[in-house]
Amino acid sequence: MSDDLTEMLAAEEKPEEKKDVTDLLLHDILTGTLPAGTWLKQIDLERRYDCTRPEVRRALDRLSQRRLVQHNPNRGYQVYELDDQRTREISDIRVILETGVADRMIANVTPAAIAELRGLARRFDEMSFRGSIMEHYDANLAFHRALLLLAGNSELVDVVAEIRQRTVSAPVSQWRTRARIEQSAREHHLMVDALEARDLAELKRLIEIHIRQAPIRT
Amino acid sequence: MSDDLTEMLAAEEKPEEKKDVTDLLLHDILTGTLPAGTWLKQIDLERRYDCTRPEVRRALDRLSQRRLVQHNPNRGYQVYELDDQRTREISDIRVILETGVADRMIANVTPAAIAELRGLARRFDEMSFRGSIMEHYDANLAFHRALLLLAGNSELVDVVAEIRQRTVSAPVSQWRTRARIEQSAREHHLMVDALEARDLAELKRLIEIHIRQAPIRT
DNA sequence: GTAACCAGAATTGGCGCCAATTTATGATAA
DNA sequence: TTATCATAAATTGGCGCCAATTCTGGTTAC
Repeated sequence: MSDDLTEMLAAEEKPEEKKDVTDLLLHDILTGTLPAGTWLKQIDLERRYDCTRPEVRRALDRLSQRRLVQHNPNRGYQVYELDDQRTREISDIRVILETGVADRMIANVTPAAIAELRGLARRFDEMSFRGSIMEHYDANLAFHRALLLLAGNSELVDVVAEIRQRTVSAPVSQWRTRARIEQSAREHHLMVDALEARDLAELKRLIEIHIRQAPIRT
Repeated sequence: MSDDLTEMLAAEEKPEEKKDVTDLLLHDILTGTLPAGTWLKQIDLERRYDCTRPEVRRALDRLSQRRLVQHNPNRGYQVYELDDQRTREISDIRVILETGVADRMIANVTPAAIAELRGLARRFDEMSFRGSIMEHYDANLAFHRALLLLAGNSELVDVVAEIRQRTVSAPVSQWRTRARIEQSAREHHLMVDALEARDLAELKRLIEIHIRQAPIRT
């Protein structure tokens, strides 16, 4: 009975589950599928991601090192719940870093970069209407990544990406309000405008309000 | 704020050496006992730290996540070797962050804080003469930690500490020149002076040259 | 009726074994 | 003598088992 059908099914199923468990878990935390405070039982994760126990533990250990999940010895792991003060502190760090390199962004900007950023900003707009939460999140990430790359410091891009991940538990839920999403989208375009006009003060101002608006309040 | 440094330094001496393997390995990388490029064979580490295989692997995984060791799949781990460009990028990040909060340091500074910083700066001086490499390193860390704490952003302290750790491979060798050490020690005192005088421009200037001179970490 | 306690179930976490892969060694042929 | 290949040794990395701890539910004592 080993015909073509079984072969095809086997061929189709395999390439799917080749992802790292850490990324999958991170994904579910970022999208809010696993809300803050949720207990992450190893058996549940094992079944959810169809993986082995050691893989689950490695993922939990990695994310606890990144402060994304909290480890309670002999009791378990749970999605990290961050207080207002810490979110404000992290926002402050992002503001300092991103406004701190605004001058370099302007110095290094090219017409090609402007075009790319406009495309990414439009992609974010598009994902606001028809796109999953994760696609939306990715579009936002891609825009800010491209923006930061202009500073010419690739290490900075990684650091900011890492820091940003520390605050995603809360803001994702805040993103559900369409008004705020559209506001963010507008600011993206305004930032590109300021960049094109080489208006440093305006760019800094936009970056600051863009970062601060999201993480504060519900 | 008047908690003294004797308390900090006399911190922990455990009757049984039950230290985490990750910290031990980190320690040896930071002090230069394991130079950049060294292959970290699991069996060697197992014997060196008298621990089990899973403990070694967890430590290696954690440090590779922090970019302190490089993981070559199916080949092994080795102490990360960083190029000049990356060290410069990391220094840039530190300069932006630490000068970016200089105004807050001045705003929050108190006589007690000044006294504590002077004590820590003096302790660094002392360790320059009679102290192991690690004690010296710790004294430096304690000073900068206390300095950053003045900004009132505890998350920032962690971030900077983490970033600083990414550059430790090279600087240890650079520290061997006594001239540079003494220069760093002088700058510590000068920074406290600027802080006390609430001279923002001077403080920023000192922080920048202090970070860049090393040119890694000081 | 309530609180403390104890036994059973469930969960976490340490540990060692073994397969897969890579590196080293030595033999053979050009 | 040198290059190539096959075989052996060493190393990495995946996986499951079982002890230690914690949680749950029911029972007993006050």
